[in-house]
Amino acid sequence: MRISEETRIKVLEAARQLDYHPDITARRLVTGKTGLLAYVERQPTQQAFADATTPQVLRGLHDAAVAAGYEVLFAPIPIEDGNGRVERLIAGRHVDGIIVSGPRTDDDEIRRMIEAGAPIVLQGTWPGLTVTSVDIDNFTSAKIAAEHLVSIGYRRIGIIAHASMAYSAAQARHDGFLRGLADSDADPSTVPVAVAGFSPDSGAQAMEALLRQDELEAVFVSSDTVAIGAMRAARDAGRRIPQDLAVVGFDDIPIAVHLDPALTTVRLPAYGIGWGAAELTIRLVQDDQPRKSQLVLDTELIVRESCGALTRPPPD
Amino acid sequence: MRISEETRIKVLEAARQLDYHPDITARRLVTGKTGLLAYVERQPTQQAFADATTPQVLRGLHDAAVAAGYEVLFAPIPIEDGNGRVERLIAGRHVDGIIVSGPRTDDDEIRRMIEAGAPIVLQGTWPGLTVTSVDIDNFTSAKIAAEHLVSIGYRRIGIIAHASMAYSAAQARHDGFLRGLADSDADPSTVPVAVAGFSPDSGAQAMEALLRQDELEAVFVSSDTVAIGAMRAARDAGRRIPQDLAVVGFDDIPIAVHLDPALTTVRLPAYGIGWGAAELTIRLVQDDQPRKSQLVLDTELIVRESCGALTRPPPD
DNA sequence: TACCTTTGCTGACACGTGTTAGCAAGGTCC
DNA sequence: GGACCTTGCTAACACGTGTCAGCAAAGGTA
Repeated sequence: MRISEETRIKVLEAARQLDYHPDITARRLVTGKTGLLAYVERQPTQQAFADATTPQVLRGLHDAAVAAGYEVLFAPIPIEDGNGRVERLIAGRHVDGIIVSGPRTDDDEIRRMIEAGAPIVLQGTWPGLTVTSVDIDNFTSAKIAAEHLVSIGYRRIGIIAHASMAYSAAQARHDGFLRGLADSDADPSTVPVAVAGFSPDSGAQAMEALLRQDELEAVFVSSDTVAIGAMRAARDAGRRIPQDLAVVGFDDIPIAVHLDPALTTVRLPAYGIGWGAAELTIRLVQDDQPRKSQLVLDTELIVRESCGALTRPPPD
Repeated sequence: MRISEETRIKVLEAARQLDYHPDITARRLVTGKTGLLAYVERQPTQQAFADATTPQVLRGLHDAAVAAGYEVLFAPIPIEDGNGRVERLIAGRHVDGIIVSGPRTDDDEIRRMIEAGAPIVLQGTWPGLTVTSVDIDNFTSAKIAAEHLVSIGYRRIGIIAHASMAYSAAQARHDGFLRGLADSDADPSTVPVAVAGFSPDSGAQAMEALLRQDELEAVFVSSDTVAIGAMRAARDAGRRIPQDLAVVGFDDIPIAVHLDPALTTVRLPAYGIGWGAAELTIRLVQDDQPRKSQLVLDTELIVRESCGALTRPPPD
């Protein structure tokens, strides 16, 4: 469209005098685009409280969305509340695309939408389903954590899974850790495993169960939040960390560095996961021929005090 | 409107067959209501990361909004990024109302909007400005914390303010705590005060400064997040908590109970603050004659291990 | 001068819904 | 039987924008 400079200035001046602001709703109606992305949490509210990485994910998501001219709808919709609320977000044109946090393989609503080709990006993985997703390599990250503990010299090592193996991340971290041990001289089949349920309290119970059962030197807890409870239980049982029991966590939540002892853990790039999820979603929405793609972000082992690597003499 | 039962069923059946879903955008255009509330964070992103209560506030906000038929837009818009982005949320009809978290008295954009009568609810307080808001009684809550420490028997007590006194909550907690001491035989004018800046690291520095300066028995830290760093610094200085130094925090963030020692603190009803903020905003939006109201929620002193009340013998 | 192109602006239309006036059919009352 | 009401449905309009055809004026070419 061609507009003379003179007219352009006159129009802008008039707009200012009349305090004119374009109505986003009318614009949406005619363009057919909302410019909105929904961040959908499928966990129960109580469980979402325990997830200390969500704020960073959400901000990464928001910043990437804003950079591309989008806004973010915050939509924690637990599976139980379901009744098609997620489907209605798309069908009713509330948003252009959806990011799903904490997907579960028994989530029929999300599965239906993915199979119908809805613009959905998963934060996580859905084994057996082709879908656009953002995730880390849980298997390899946990494997590296295992190798670290082995390299320090520990042999009697246990695992506290932060959640049921129905959660693909819990399964992958468990499997990866075992693989890391297998490459050493440890026997994976004898590694004691306790399963927790996202919360610190569940971590404490899992640790109690492990300590009752075995004489361990080190424990891998596949979530920092769960590890906090586990460490507490270990101390209550009279174990000093890391002298009597080494602990390695996963996620690197903001306070991990401030715990006593500071927690050795695998850093999850939460902000980057959010940013990547937004970018993939926007690409999915804007491309004429969207291809399903998987983004895998790097993790990093953050060695602090709880694993004992800084204080324990190297193995003989 | 009167519709016969027969027609109603036929229409619903046809809607199902055609997979009809009402278009929310068209509905918004004609009604002039968006059914959206914006949660606006004014803190810098980095600082927002340190705030462990936001997730609960956000979920309380969301749940109340959904209960009233609204949705929530997540809009962290730091003051620096400003340039009218918040004003445009209302002027461009993105949302019906706004909840502002972390308001600052030097925030000209928000001040303009409030004075213009925009539908804004503050999470917090703005001294000297009549505005609808949700908050706790920071003064009285801190006063109760002081009285608790005094009742245990401590006399040499310091304060770590979690933020600059430019933040009204930091000022109120400081003042309230001093008042609580004044009612005892302590001399408020000699109470050492260090000022931190939201983060655990700033709390550690503040604690180091206090310990260098005085022989203290107890410290009140006006935020749990800051207290985590402060406790770490105290331990690094060789002080056992609570035997050598008692600590009381503020907020009761989710992990406060899992710290070692478990943190005695003032419980901030984060979920309720979010819920109340949404309700006030919706009332502001829907009422023809909206009156500015202030909602003040109750706090509760949660006594755990870090104050020593459970282990220290009562004062003689 | 006749014709074509370029520039710059105007007006009509469409998006999908909520609202409301209007209308036909049937019933009631005196 | 006529006036009036009730019931149940239909059709027109408005919300505020983006798009695009159309048109007038100016400029260029033969």
